[in-house]
Amino acid sequence: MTNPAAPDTVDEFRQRLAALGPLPKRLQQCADHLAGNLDRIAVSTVAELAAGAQVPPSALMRFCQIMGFHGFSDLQRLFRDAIGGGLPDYATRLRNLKTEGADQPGALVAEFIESGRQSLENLARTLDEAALSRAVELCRAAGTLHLIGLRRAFPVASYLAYVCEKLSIPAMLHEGVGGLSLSQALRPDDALLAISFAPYSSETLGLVEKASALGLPVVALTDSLTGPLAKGAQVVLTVEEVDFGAFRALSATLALALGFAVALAAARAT
Amino acid sequence: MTNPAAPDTVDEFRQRLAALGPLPKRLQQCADHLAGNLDRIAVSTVAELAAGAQVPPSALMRFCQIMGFHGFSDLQRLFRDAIGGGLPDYATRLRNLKTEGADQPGALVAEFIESGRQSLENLARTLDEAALSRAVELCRAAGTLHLIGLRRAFPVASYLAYVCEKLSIPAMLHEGVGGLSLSQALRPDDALLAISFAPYSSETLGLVEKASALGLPVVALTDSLTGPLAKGAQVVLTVEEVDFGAFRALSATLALALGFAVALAAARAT
DNA sequence: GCAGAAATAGAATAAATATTCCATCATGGA
DNA sequence: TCCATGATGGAATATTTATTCTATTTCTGC
Repeated sequence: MTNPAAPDTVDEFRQRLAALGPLPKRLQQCADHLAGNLDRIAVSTVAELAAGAQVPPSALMRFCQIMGFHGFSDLQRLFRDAIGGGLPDYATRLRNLKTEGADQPGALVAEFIESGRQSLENLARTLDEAALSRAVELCRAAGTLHLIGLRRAFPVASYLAYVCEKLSIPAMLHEGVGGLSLSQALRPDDALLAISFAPYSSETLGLVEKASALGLPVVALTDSLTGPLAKGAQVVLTVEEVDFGAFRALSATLALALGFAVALAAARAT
Repeated sequence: MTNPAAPDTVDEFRQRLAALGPLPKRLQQCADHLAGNLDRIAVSTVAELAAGAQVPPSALMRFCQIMGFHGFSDLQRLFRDAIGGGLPDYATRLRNLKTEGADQPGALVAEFIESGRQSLENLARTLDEAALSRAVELCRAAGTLHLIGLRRAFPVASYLAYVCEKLSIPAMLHEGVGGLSLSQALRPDDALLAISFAPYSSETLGLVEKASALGLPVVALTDSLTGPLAKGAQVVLTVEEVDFGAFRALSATLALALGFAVALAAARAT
């Protein structure tokens, strides 16, 4: 056979789809429609999908074979096996909450739930494991881990301080009580974890600069690889939160921060 | 026919399942297995589900009919239509992250992502809208909204303070800087939002008691309807976070708190 | 425009899956 | 103990669904 073996994960299938060369008209329609309806493949019949792509069923069959599958059933098995989470009753309940009155408190909570979930899924997709490992490595030997995060990043920083305490990681939270900057507390063998999102707070940027000048390892937890916080940092961890209204639920940022802290504790223990 | 009409949402199906009277053995097995595998109904065949429930296919068919459906296909349509979000590639990626080494930082983040997501789904399922509305109503007329949450609840309280500021809700965060209690700041027309989880911090309980004695409205955000925090509160909002290791991602708590704050701002604006 | 190759549609067939039916087995009340 | 009622399992059937095949059409290079 001239075709490469069939993909055996959904991810691989997606990539293969994207990397597909130019195709005859009908097969292209198949590719486009499948790519746009990945979540329905598991629960549709050949006839339904073919109708959606506006091709006859036989065209879809040919497409499956071109992709390396034996037939449609073969492809479908991939997607059926991948269905696990996302319990449908949760989706239903969420829809109910949302639609029963846009200004009801329940509807607002539903929106934040949804944006939190999307943020978490984004993080799962885009997490840069290499950067995370480097960040842990970098802070592993630090005497004290300095934490800074102000305004909306403050909850994250303060939770990290709590977690570090529990994990016996020497940490210091720069919270700016009384306007004190405490930047003198940075010692030569320390490290800094700075958390900030656009618009970046000047105090945070200032502390990063200072730590950088002293040659300390700096890890940034921020929303952009190119933002000002990324400049002074050795390692940048990015996380993209989905907003609802003017606010974000911080779910993904907290998950990443927690994972970092626990990994750091594990690294220090060995 | 003696059966009530078939459920036409997944939620309704769940409720009907739970409310089912005593059943003959095989039918009970069907009910149990379906209840425990809701997420596989959409992608399984009669034979597969029957095997899982350890009954012959015909027993499952009878069960479908007892539930008011014409047949299994009828029931399955319900679940197939309900599948939407939860793109499978997210699930795949998450699985990859988790399995590639339990002590890798990426795997830890994946665990926190997963527990965050479960917490959010729990919240969607169990949110008590009536209580939430009462909470908003209760705090609507308050002069100042007092916020307290210490230790691991502190990030939530501090984020609420930030959000209230942005929403022009007069709020005061009791953070205990310098060991001051500030309980004298409670004025007759104020309200208190207290956040605490087991083991409850005594400072929080103390402030609740004081506010209660003064006759102020008290809203509790906690993990149990029967815990000590629920005692002194007029309204109790419960949220159950899924732990990973000793820590929780706070996703659900934050989503609920944010929803409350925005709803409160909306109520005050009218 | 013509031969050859590739692509296509739709009907024919094969496979899988759901559904019904009935003979058998259990259960509870006279 | 026997009958009546209801439950059960499995084989037979009906239906849906996937897959293949082939005649026809559409491209491509010459």
